[in-house]
Amino acid sequence: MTPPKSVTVRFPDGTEHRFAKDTVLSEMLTRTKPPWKEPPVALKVNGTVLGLGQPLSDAASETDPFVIEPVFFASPEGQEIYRHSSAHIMAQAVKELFPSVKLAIGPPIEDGFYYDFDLGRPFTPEDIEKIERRMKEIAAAHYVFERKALSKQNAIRFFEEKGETYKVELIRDLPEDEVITVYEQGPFTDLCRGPHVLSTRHVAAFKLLTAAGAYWRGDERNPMLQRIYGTSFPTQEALDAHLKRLEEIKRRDHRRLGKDLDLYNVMDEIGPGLVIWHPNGALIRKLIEDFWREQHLLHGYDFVYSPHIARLDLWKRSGHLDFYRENMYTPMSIDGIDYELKPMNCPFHIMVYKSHLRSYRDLPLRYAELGTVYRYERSGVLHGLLRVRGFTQDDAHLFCRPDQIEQEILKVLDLTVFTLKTFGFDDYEIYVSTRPEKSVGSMENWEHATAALESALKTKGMAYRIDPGEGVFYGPKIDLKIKDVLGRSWQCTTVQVDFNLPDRFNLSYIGEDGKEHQPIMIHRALMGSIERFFGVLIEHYAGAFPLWLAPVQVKVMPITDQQHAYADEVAGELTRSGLRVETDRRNEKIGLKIREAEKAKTPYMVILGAREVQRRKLSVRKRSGDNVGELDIPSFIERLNNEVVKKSV
RNA sequence: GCCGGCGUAGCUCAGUGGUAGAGCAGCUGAUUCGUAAUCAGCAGGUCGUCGGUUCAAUCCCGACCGCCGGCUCCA
Repeated sequence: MTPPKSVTVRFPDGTEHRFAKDTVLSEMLTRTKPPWKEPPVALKVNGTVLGLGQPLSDAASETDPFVIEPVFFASPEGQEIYRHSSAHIMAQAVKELFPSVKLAIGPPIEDGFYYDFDLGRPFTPEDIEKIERRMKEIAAAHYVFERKALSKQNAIRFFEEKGETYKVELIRDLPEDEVITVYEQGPFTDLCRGPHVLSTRHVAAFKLLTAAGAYWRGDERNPMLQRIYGTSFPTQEALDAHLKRLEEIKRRDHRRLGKDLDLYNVMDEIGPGLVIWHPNGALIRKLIEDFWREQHLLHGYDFVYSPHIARLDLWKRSGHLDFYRENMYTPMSIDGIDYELKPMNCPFHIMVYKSHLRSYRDLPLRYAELGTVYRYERSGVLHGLLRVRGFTQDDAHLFCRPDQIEQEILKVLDLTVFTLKTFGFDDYEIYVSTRPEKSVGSMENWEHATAALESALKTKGMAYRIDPGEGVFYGPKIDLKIKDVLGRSWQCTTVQVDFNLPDRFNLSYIGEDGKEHQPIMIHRALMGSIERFFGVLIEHYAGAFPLWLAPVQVKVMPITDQQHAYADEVAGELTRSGLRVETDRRNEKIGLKIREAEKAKTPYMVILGAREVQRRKLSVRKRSGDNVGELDIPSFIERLNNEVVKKSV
């Protein structure tokens, strides 16, 4: 046997060492002691991420010297490995406690991991506790994650013998010549590509969070498995910080804040997914809508209004009945004719277009409407304001000539960025969805329109990702997603080119050449749905709406009833200057009044005692707790009006 | 829609096979007070709905409705 070749290894600090190629990475680290503040989760060897239990020779490529980079927990790769190992520990615990369980998959996810099990019954909260306790024992047992390679045949046989039918199904889907790897940790073996941490003891702090049903491979025709979610961190402190963040997320939940701040309600008596806006929420909505209208007038839109129902024939012609049926409600019969609740506004806007003969000189036409639509959503997906059955789109339809597409998209992007920025959203993801398999419209049209979308984004310097084949059947689109505090992405803005409706409704304009041409139609919504946008806004601001949106902007608080006359005078002046003011005339201590104004997240509190009356001043306190100090009435009004005009976030 | 958990006063929640409690909010009274809770009293509930078991159900069982966490889909 020839002795294993040795290689030169270079660390990030430039130091080089020689090692036999079969040296295991952990041993290499013990011998070289690199000056890292924390131990790495894994190492990158010539760019390949390897577990510390693997030898240098597992690197996918060889360079001279071998280049080593540490993979720390802080990196996405490090977290993936760490959480993946955590999932394996959970699987071992479950397998030991419930030997009949079948294992499905257990990947790391953002902020944690899960594992799907087929147990034949759900896990109870007590089960979860037991599993977590067992996991602690497994971690303490210091089982080493050992990597083994098997041929596909052997791997199938191995898991068949164990009765792990899901694993067998997974392996069968792998390519024929693929080398299958499994990881052994003590008595437990799992199919896994790896890599893993060195041993179970390296997973220091973890917590199981929830159990939920999940279909095998996410397909509802498949069996329902039991999923357990958990998370893990290298230290207890980091785990605690994460759990604290989860609490914070709960605190910002728009459903809780919606109730606390009396913004809106969804009531059993009215129906699921149907929102009533209470005065506070309605006022904020009105302000948002005012802003929207003002901006649309400035940007060359025309406003239109349309009814909530229309003849079924209209929806047949638009194609919604064919392509959108599962989201539409049952038609109602009126005087023997079927009518349908609208799931979209577009057919109405098209009818406005069709009400006249159009010249190329008329284009582009931009019809905008805050149009309320109704869509059937399965009961399980309804979620506060973020997913409802009746909602108002800030909808608009642009009709333009093919050569105007790009210019129109540019204008839409400008308005979008301005709108989102006004509400403090600077962070979003942009997707361009291209032609799906099943589509209408010529290839040429698709290419032209897709190029126009991309070119507009490039002109604006907006980074985007391509979602290949994810376009709607009728045209390419740009979607813009904002992230809420939970890290969930919500699609708000959407800009969609439509080759279908102009065709179905036989839209035309008379061109320069005196002949009929078909206009391009673009659907667009900036906030998407007012309900959803409002929900995201509540969480985004944690209920503390900026001054221009706050339902009550100033709370005037006399300390005793000796100051009531002055308080009324102050409140009157503020109100006349256009501010939304309330006076707390209750016979309560100032501490309580402040506490309640804080809870209501009122931006400014004006405190009036004998001192202020005497000096004709205001003591101003912000909801942040900042004491602004004494101001006279005109300078306070000026200060607030400035803030309102600027729409400061 | 599917899997699981939950549904008790306006809100947050406790509780029991013998028809229910707390805190906050509300009402009444006292207190006139300086930057996140003054004190006392009163009132408030067909225990989600319907059915079953039982001498007796808010509690046990079933169905339905809704909410919450997921699966899938979208604004």
